[in-house]
Amino acid sequence: MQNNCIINIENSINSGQVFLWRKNNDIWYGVNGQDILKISKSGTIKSYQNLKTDFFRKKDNIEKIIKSISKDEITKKAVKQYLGLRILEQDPFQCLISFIVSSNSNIQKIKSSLKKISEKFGVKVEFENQEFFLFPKPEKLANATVDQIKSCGVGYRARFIKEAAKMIVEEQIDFKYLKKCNYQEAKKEICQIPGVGNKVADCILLFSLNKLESFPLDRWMIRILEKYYSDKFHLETKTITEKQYELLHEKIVNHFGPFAGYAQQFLFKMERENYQKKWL
DNA sequence: CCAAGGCCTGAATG
DNA sequence: ACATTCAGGCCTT
Repeated sequence: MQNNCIINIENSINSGQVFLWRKNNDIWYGVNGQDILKISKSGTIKSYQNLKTDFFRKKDNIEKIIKSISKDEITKKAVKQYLGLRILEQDPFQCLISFIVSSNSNIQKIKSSLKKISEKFGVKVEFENQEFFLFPKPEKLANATVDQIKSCGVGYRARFIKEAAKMIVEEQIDFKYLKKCNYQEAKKEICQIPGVGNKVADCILLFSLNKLESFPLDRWMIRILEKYYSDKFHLETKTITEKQYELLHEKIVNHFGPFAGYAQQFLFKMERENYQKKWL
């Protein structure tokens, strides 16, 4: 079909969505929950568990989405520059833990912590003649001690990780349900998890729970809004309170529409590349 | 409802 | 060297 349909694997993986990925001889390998994915150069996915996954969300009508989010010159530019960037659909539990770990941190450290968590609590498997560690099951992290989790370099987030895992085990949080219900409801639910605030919640919703109107507002996105959108969404204060986050998100969805999360990803990617920030 | 301060850690900056 | 700052925030006061 059109250029729009071609998926750019590199841009998609290197956009701050996933952390446990590595490239070997032009082939990407990554941990996705209890599965390992191999993405060949052509974009073919091979799964360790032989599962069918729509990791690159081919179900999305990307042309329609791009049309829908292209509401201003900046977004049009970002979309054009990083055509092929996709929102990835990840394993929800791994995504939850990943973004709890991400708070007040940076990509390199998040990756290092998650790697240690997988190596310490996950099952070692061999796939394509390489060694991998699956992401730990919720039970494993729920039953670990806080100190054991701390040894992975996550600091004060260790107790959040344990509590979060416990809530999954005890089924206080049900990902299957959250995938089905609407954005507001799902967000309300996962914000009950310790270590999950507005930003982390929006990442989990966008990257693993199929909520494309999520628009994670981290420091970078705030900076981007101040830089390019000061007329549209002018920010009063430096610190974004819960109420302000909510109001801002409303304005953002008003502007970008129901696929605002895609706009966020393009803008984030563009600005981080502009500042030559490192990815994985 | 808002503002301020604390929190693990490691790389970057002074 | 060593101290301080800062990074994809969240929670408590």
